Amino acid sequence: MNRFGVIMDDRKRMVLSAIVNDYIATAEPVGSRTIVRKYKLGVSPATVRNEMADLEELGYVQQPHTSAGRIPSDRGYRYYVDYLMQQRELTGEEAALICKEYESKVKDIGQVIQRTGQLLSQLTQCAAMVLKPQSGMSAFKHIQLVPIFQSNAIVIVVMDTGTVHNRMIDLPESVTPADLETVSSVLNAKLQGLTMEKIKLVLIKEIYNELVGHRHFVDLAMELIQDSFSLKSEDKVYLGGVFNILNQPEFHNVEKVKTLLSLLEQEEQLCSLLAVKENTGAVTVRIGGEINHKDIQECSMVTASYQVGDRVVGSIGVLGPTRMEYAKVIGIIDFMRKSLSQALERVFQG
Amino acid sequence: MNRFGVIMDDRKRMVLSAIVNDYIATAEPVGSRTIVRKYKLGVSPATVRNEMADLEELGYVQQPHTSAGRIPSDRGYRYYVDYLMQQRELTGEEAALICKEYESKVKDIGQVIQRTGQLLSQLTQCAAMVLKPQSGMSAFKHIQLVPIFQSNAIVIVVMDTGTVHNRMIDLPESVTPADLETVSSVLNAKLQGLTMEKIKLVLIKEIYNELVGHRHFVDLAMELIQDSFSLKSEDKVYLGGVFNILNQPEFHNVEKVKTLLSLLEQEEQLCSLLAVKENTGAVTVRIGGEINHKDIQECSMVTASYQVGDRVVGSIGVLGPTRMEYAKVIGIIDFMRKSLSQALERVFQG
DNA sequence: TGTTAGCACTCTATCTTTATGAGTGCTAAA
DNA sequence: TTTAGCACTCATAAAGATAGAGTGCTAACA
Repeated sequence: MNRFGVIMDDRKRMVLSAIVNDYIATAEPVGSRTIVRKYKLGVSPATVRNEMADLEELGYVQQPHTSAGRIPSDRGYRYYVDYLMQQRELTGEEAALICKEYESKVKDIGQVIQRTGQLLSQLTQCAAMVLKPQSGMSAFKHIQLVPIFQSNAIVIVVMDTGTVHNRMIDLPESVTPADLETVSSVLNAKLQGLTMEKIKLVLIKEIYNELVGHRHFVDLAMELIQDSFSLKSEDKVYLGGVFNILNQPEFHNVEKVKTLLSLLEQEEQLCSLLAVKENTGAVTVRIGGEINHKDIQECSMVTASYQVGDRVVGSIGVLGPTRMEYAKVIGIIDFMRKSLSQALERVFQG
Repeated sequence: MNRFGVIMDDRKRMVLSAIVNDYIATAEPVGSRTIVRKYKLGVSPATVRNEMADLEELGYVQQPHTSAGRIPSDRGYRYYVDYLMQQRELTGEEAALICKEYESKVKDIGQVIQRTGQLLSQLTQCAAMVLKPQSGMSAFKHIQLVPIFQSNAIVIVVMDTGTVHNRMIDLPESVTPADLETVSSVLNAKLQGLTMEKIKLVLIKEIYNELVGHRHFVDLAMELIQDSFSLKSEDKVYLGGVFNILNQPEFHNVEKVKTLLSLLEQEEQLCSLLAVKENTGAVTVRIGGEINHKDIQECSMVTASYQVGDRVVGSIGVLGPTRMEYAKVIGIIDFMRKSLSQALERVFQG
């Protein structure tokens, strides 16, 4: 109840629901006549007008100008998503497409991520992003120092989530391939199966002692291992289907497209958009200003995390106009989140 | 000389040059008055009009409509690029920016590629693409089979250009980590330093004989090695700075933007755009229809290949409107091509 | 007290009309 | 060969006219 004494009731909820549904479908402000005609409330347009005035009072809808219909406000969408929207099962076609994608054997994590993103954007008609498995949660599996030329080598680090990192290092003149082999095997023996914290706190000294004389590039290797855990300077997220949202009338303004594109080209920004705070399995919906980013005030994001076993390792999400089909998108994200988790599970526990 | 007996002469060349320069700068059709005023030809507008009519006859310029100035045709740009344009040295600022980028030590090939692309798009104000070092030209360096769980492992292949490929494979129940070690070292010993052709033709049988009993996953490993050479299913090209070209008035039409974006999101398409036919070091300019792709009739591409030693391993390029600043862009591409080649050289020969 | 018909009013979007002016091609004179 | 002069074209912008969707308010009604 607000200061005018207006409170939400069932009919207002029906009207709000009608407004949101119709606006999502048509992208046009919704008038009282339309609501009565299409949604059969059994009352007159005048009554609906009164309700709409109340809904505006409550902050759920707004008028672009005096003689236009109403469009939902961010708050209206929020109410809709939380209370009004009815869940929508995937169509057989959608489900089939997803299942088919994940039934084939996983050859390469990167490829699974990419295909997931493509499918997601195709099904939701939004821009899709997929955060690759993050090493923060995974454990060290294997390290290998591969000599390339006299003076440099590649350090390869494999995590137990199947991700592989590599980087180039310089070698002191004196180092032989055999030395590299030694270092590789000591590191492997000592670090196997550990997470970053343990590596950091417990074992560094021990390794140092064992590898006296190779400290220089043990340092470099450790630096890489550390980077691997924090995923520095890597391709962390898949982004695709951006052109989909250009179909939406709200993006017929090139300035907006430009702002959006330059945002999406910055990987750190994508990461922060995808970073899921709560690790519950649930699907998260952020609407307009809730995203808390000035360049995408008129967009919503639907995100969810995926797991390997019981570890949350990454997340998937879509970005679309606030006027997106929430019911459909939420259903798809949830389904894909589960499918992706299962597929990865099968790889690692299978 | 064409069927009307009109031939190119110096004054026509000056007029054409003025039209192209002015149109590049303003994006507006260029009229006879403007040319006389800005480019001081020392003749009257009427004279210039006659010349322009001739240039139209020759197919170098065209009129958007009867009472507008002229704009260059693809053929006009071509003539400009081939004969009229004067080379433009990089500004100190540009050169400094590029040099600074490449003076720091290379840690990771992927990162160099990415920074190269970012710099390229920033300097040219076009969309930039960089084809990563292709393995077709490189030689096998190292393979490593890393067990992840009981039933699967990661095959890692390192090429002598410093690129690393990996993929997951299933293992038969019976295989032990020690077996993997054996296979790794046999493959390493046999394949070291060879290019694909040699591996294919000469050695497969030999390896089979040596690894009787492990044929199944030797097959898988060989498949990956093969894929590594052809770079299948991998992130082959960096793309960035697409938002830059939205500043150009020719892209104020959202339909065009959409067409372009959906093209650029397809990696195979990017590859075919970047694939350089002639491996000469020269910078290649393709204008409008010369690109031979219906979705980018109104764009030009400037590309060049880069090398490691004397092997061409990849290429860089930009995509912009046909109305791009060719002189500047060509200068930048050429400079960056050399800088990138040198930087990679330093890594591999240093 | 809640609902509805009626009506005047507002505002946008669209269409038409009307300048305006940049730029041309042609002709005839220099 | 060059140029001044002039009639002509066409896109763009501004101004006005019209239509229509939708509103809020008032008064009557159940």
